[in-house]
Amino acid sequence: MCQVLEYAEPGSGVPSGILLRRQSVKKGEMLFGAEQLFKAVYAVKSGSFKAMVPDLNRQERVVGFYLPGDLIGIEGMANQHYSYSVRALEAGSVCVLDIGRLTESGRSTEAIQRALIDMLGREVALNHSQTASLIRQNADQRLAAFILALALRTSLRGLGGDRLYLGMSRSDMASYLGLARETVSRVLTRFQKEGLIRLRNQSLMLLSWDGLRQVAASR
Amino acid sequence: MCQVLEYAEPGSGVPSGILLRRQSVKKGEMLFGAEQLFKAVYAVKSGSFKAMVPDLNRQERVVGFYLPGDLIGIEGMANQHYSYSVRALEAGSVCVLDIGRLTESGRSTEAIQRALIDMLGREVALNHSQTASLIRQNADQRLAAFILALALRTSLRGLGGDRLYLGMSRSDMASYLGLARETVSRVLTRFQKEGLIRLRNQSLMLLSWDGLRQVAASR
DNA sequence: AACTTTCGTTGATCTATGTCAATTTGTATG
DNA sequence: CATACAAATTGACATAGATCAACGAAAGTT
Repeated sequence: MCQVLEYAEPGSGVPSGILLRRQSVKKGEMLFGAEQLFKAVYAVKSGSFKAMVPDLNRQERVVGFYLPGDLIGIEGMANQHYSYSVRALEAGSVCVLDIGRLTESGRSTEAIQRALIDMLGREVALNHSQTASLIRQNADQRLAAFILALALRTSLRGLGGDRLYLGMSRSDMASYLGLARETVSRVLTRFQKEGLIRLRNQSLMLLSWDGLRQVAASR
Repeated sequence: MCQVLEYAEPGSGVPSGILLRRQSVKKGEMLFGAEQLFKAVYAVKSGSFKAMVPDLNRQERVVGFYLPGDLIGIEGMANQHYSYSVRALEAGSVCVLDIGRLTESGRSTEAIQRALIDMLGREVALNHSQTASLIRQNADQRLAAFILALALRTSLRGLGGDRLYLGMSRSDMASYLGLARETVSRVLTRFQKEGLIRLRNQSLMLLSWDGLRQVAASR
């Protein structure tokens, strides 16, 4: 996922035109706003973030969450501006990859471009499958799949995958999954009654990985 | 959208490693299957195509449609294999860009890579906004937006945008929009009664561009 | 042209989930 | 600590759209 990072890691021959710096963010702080000019790509080091698009008449809609290890903002490279806003759900830190000038100059390394193509391609493929699944699934399936995806992502990053910290509110989840926040609440408490998860405040404990998988695949 | 094509157009200095050829396809013919090894990118010259992902328990799900001018399969470049199947909705023709070897060799032109990055980036951004909107919209909004998007795409390609040929079946639309085919049918006939569209067989006539826009934006 | 099969339309129900409303819990602020 | 404010839960109710079913219209096949 972070091949660009590896190429740009200090001491390993940073390509010219790339600036790498660390930055800490407070809870609720905005990384960048939609329509803002593209300046950098961010790699999440710690904390979590949400991406939102401004909904026409209504309030903003959540289109994604980012966890440590994720890259934020790559697709801004194409349009010269970001297509969504990103806000920190909790205190954390990011690595800022200042590659805005890379595309301007045209002078760039093959390796980085290849890495970008790979990442973008993967994101497109992922999006396709996610879009497809979200639309046709009922509330139970969406939430089960959501929890599983979160758990998988955190476990891939090293931390034990069955203890999750949910930085986002129920409304954020609801917005992301296309449900009412009341429905999210109801389904989560039912999952708890059924022994699939254990839920206290912001922390979620995965009790039955398989049970959730069954729910997600059912119908 | 087709910058790569311009670079690769015969007689204009085709970069080495790229093979360009024309190919005609019959109705129902498959361009490539999901999980198949990535070989080429296709540019639609005439006709229309649908992309499908194999749904686990259920039948295949439609994740997109391609019209003349669209590029098919770019995101396969990342994973080395396609992430969906593509089938022709009617007889047509495509330009095959045999750039599979381009990524292998590593020897490639900056221009093409930049073009690829741009296209992929645009696709990611588009996908985000589409996903976000589809989930929260009701049947009327989805269909109105769908028709408008189709009309816009065809009008951008030159042909008068208010006469559409719907190559896909109601089931295809339904699958793509996450609705039952009965609902698609009902909504379309209601749109017709309300004077928004005129519908006969496979051809759709846009009577009130603005009316549809209102429906799509409402709620 | 006759047949078969697929596709589209329309009607009658049923159900999942949105909406409204009230209460409780959690979190920030003085 | 007390107060105020935002988020979460729970219940009652309404409804958009799925599902089931029947039928009519195209389209492909012999």
